[in-house]
Order: sequence, then C-alpha cells, then structure tokens
Amino acid sequence: MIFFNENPITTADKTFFKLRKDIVEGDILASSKLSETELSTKFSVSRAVIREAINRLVSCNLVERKANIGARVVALTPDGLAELYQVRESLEGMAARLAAKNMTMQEIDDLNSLLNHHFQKVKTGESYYQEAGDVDFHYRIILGSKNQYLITMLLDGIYHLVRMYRVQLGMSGPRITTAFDEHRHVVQAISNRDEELAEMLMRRHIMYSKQNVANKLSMNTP
Amino acid sequence: MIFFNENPITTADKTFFKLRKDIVEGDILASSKLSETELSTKFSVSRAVIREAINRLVSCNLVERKANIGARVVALTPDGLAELYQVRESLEGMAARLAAKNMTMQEIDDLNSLLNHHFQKVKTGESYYQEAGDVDFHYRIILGSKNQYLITMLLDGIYHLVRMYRVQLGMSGPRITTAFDEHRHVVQAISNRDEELAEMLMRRHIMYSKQNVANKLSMNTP
DNA sequence: GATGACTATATTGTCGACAATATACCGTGT
DNA sequence: ACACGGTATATTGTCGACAATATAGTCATC
Repeated sequence: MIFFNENPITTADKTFFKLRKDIVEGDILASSKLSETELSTKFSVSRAVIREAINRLVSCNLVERKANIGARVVALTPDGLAELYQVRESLEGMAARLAAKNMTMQEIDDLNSLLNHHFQKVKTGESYYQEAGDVDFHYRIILGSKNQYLITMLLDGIYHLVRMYRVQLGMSGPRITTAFDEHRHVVQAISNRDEELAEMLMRRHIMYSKQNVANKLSMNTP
Repeated sequence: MIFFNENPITTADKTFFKLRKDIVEGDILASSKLSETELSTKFSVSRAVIREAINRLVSCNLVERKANIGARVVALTPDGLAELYQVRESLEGMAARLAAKNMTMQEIDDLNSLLNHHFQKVKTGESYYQEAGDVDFHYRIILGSKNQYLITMLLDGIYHLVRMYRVQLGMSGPRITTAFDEHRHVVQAISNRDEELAEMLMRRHIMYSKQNVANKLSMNTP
C-alpha cells in the first residue's frame, strides 16, 4: 500500500511542488504576497492551475488566504514556532511509538542503512538535513507509523512548514552531530520494539531541535 | 483572535459547507462517486466552484480523489475507524490538557452553561449529539487549546469525519447519558486546571465512544 | 491640512468552452 | 467462447474571458 504518491501527474501537481519548494527554501520570501496573475505568467500556466496550487499550499499551512484579498506566505515567528513544535512533539512522538510497533524488520534495516549513509556525510561536514522525502529520517519514521491519518496530518500538515523553519533558520555547529546521535538512539529503540522509549527519545530530540531553531529565530528578530 | 471563520463568503464556501453537511449526514452516501458536472448542474454553479469544494473535502479526509479519474466519498470501515480514533484520542487528549491550561474562566463558565443546556435535552430524551460547531462540547475544548495548528488539524482534518461515523452509525441507549457524565468530568478537571487528569479523562471518553461506534459498525458489516 | 466620498485600477472569483485522459462498447481474430 | 484492439463516449484537467470585490488615488468639503 502506497500512502504517499508524490509523483506529479497534472500540471497543478507540478506547480504545487515547485511553489512548495520555493517557499520552503526561501526563494519566495516569507510573508510575501502571492499574485495569481504574476505566478501564472511566470510558470506559463493558467490561473486555475495556480489557484489550485495555492489552495494546496494553504492546506499545508505554508500560505494564508483571505477571500477577495489574496494569499500570503506565512511569517516565521517565535510564537508560531512554539505552537508548531508543541504539536510536532506530540505527533512525531506518537509516530515513533507506532513505528516501533509496526515497522517491518526490512524497513528498520533500511533505516539503519540510511543513517549509515548520513554518517558518512556528517563526517565530511556536508549538511544533509536540507533534503526532504524518503531520504529524511523523520519522513521514514512517520511512514513507519502506518497510520493513514497520522501520516496525512504530518506530511500534508506540518512537515514542510517545519522544514521551512529549519532550512531558513539553518542548523549548524555541534547540533548536527548531536542530532545524528539522537536519530541513532531512536532507531535503536525502534529496533528493540521499545515503544515507550522510542516516543520519549523522539520527543526529546524534537525539543532539543526546537531550542536550536528558536535561538536562531530570536537572533534574527530581536 | 478568531481562529475559525466558518462564515461562507464565496459561493465556493457555501458549496463546500453544503456538500460537507450532505456527506457527514449521509444524504450523499459513503463510497459514492462525486461527478463534477452532475454537482455543478445540481447546485447551479460552475465546475470550477465544485472542483474547489471537492478539493477542500479531500483536505478534511471526507473524499478521496485520483487524478483524471474522479472523487469518491470515503468508505466507513472498521480499520479506518481504528486508525482515526487512535489519532483522535491523542490529539483531543492534548487539546483537553492545553484547554485546562489556556481556557479563560469566562470560557469555562460558558462551557458549563452549555453542558447544563445539554442536560435538559438528555433528560427529555433528545439526541443533541448530532449538531456541529460551537454548540458541541468537543469543538469548544479544541478551540480552548488555543493552539492554531492543533485546532486546524482537528477541525479541518478529522472533526467532520468523526462526526460522519457518529451520525451515520448513531449513538443510542445508555451511552448518551454516560457520555454526558464523562463530559462533566472533563470540564471539572479543566475547571481545576488539572491538565493531566483532563487529558486522561478525555482519552478515556474517546476510547469508550470508539467502542460504541465500533460495535455498531461491526453489526452493519458482519 | 485632514477627512470623506467617488472614481479608476488591479486583483480575485466565477463561468463556459476546449483539450487530454480514462472508460465502455463493439468488432475481429483465434 | 475468450482475448485483444480500436473507436466512441464520458469525465476530468486546463484555458481565456467576464463579473464582483477590494485597493489606491483624486477631488471636494470642512
């Protein structure tokens, strides 16, 4: 069963993915207005396609729209970050617990391989944390929960917004290696089928990450 | 700050609300196909409006859409119910905990008034549980959490799907009065600012409700 | 100089038509 | 009788134009 088909089929799909990428990576600035006509000429598609893409961006909390006024990219604020990570901690904690219960041995092995791959990059100093999707640790855990609604809420709901904070506010210094160790420990708990510990470790990991991003954010907006 | 503006502005809004109501209440049958042309003639609006409404229904997990094929109302299944209530228990438990922390005295008083109002209906045997929105106990707790993302996930994500199961599979017999008592206890905990107890009682309450709906569902699909 | 109504402009919301894709039907061949 | 291909039909996806709403600018009035 394939939960998440991120293969674009229609042009609206492609436009949505492109816009999401541009917003998450900051090529379209936070808090900036999204003009339908402007975007439609820029992407050489009709306004209907742009409108559908924007509506989907609203669903993932990356854009806010007001009737008859327009759509804006969300702002990155300390309060927003706090609320976001509050639910993220709870939901991804739950995902880790369910993953410890429901992931297959094969999937756990693959996850370990992925971490080994990441370890190579950490050693050489590359920042691999920017990438989204199947190559991301959190993404795999979320899918591993095998709960359709949890997966939708996380991947369609806040996953990319979390990435937006992370990518635009950066992660650097010793946090990279400590975060990697925390990933290791979570997978270890999952491997032991220790549901409670997996949840606890994931919650702590997200708590620490939040602190890191919050510091960067408070530096930018004093 | 107004979190949820359920006031329809555009015709797409109105169409969306109407369709959502019809689906939740079973006037449009579960698992049935939604034809865009058919609906557009039925509602006397353009297909663009219908398409937008359907996309929003997809966002609340009431409808599934496949590219170039079409949209169908979701099916009500035991497995779906189990997954749904698994996340519901976690999220609404969290909402109750946050509500115990964040609701104002005024809001708690209003909530008690609402329960008194419900009590009158329970005594006379009316089934008040069908109504959605501000007059619903769970709705108020969710808003009381004051967490933007939690509110969005619950109200835009699963609230109406939960109602769909409840409305179409019914709640009857002694469950009505016991559910009412459980509501009382949750509010009592919130009133005492006992976050842990509020979460625990809410989780239990949802667990019991699930059992009730699951029984009805297994009777229908033997 | 500030305020309020009015107009001009730009943007979003809605519509009907056309294009692309999937489904159903029918005929042919084995 | 069954399997396979092709055509006809129906449905969804995309487009450009028009209608409705909000914004900005202008002018008149106090």
